[in-house]
Amino acid sequence: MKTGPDFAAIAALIGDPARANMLTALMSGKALTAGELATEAGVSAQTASSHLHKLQNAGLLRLQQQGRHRYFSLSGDEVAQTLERLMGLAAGLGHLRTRTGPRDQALRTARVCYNHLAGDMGVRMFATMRRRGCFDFGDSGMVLTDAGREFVAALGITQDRMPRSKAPMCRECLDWSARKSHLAGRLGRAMLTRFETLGWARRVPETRIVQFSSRGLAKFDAMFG
Amino acid sequence: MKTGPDFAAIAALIGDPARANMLTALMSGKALTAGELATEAGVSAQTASSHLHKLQNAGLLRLQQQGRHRYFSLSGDEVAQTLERLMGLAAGLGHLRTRTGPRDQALRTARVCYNHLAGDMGVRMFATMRRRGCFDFGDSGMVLTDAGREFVAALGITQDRMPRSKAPMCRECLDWSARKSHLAGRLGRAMLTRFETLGWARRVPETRIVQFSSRGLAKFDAMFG
DNA sequence: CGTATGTTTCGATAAAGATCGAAATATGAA
DNA sequence: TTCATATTTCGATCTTTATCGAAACATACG
Repeated sequence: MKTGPDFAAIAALIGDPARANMLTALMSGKALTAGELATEAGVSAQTASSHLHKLQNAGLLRLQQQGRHRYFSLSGDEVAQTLERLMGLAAGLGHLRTRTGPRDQALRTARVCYNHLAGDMGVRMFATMRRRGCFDFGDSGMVLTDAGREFVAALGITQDRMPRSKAPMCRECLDWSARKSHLAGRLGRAMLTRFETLGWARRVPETRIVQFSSRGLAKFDAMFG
Repeated sequence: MKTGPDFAAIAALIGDPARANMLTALMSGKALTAGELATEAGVSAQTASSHLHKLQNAGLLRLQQQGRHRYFSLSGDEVAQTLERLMGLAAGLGHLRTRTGPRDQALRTARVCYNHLAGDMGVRMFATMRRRGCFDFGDSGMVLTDAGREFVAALGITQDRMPRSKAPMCRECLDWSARKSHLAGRLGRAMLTRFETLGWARRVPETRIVQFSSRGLAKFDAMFG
């Protein structure tokens, strides 16, 4: 019997191309059906089923059954951030044979990381908010200050309109393209959603790219320098 | 031919038990010979050689040849942090069948992450320094402020005594046990080294555990509350 | 009820790769 | 030089597992 550290099993799961494709698709934060994930991974439904079972068994995926559809999604922030890190590492190591195409560029500028904004714009947003004193970094983690509450209120985000949950409000997430932090957690999710609602940005289907309109970009720049 | 995202290949490399054992051993930050790594992984020298070749080829390991010995080490912070993240994820997901033994507890308290202090004590250290205004979080990443320079000088760490390098002085590293940041980068390394030099702490051989003496712990507590 | 669709289980196949024995290579020591 | 140690290369074996076809199962819809 092979014995190795626990994380080896997790890495092995992520390491299969078909499964990696599924996980990539789920990085958008959406829940996808088994069939959709099979297509996404380029394998048959049976094969996909087997993979999904393994991923779910390991705790990487969450399952919501709705009628004859089974919706899979990443089981949480932790998983998304680990994947993001792996992507960043791969991008960094591959500098020898990496060709940065236009699509890659768009990903670096603004993309969805699980459910919040990542990329240069995400990093800028977080840096500005941090500079304005929106966060307090105590022993118990990062919390939103009064100044922070005021800041996001200007965007139309108020505490009481956000879903209650035990998940942390604010969290840092390291950005692979910039190597700096951006905002994750429930607030990060709320802000990206707000940008979409306001029409500042939209998600490009089938990708993780977030496309800002020219008006939205202007608004964003005004707010986040 | 199988095609998947780049990070799948990296994850697959990490996912093999033998290789994962080698990488775990290298998380101490030390460089180890091929033979030592073979023992560590529990495989023959030939097998180890093959694994090491792959890891090095992918850019995960750095090789320093010294006579008939070949010393391997992690190629950088990025790699160490990704592994740390994976370990954290595995620890989090395994809550169903995880038994936290005493050794695990020691790891949570203080351990080596590549070359800097991690665990509760690492998190505390970073939080205190952050609270004292040791760092400035600008667009160009985290930098040491004058207050920060003063702070570490009290420990006997001065800029000019630190090795010059293009690697960043300060960097955040997310801690798996605490889910909060601790200090990485050259400064992080210098501080752990300093603790060892001062006799406050020592590394427990064969493990990643950092053991503080009672005197060292008192000093540490006085400094980092 | 029967039919269509989405998903899983079973079984067999095939490919990938981890493993080690034996031999080759390289370096250091006597 | 000769011997010993460290490591790699080659070749063969063997286990693991991704894959898909066929069939079973589940759910929705008429």
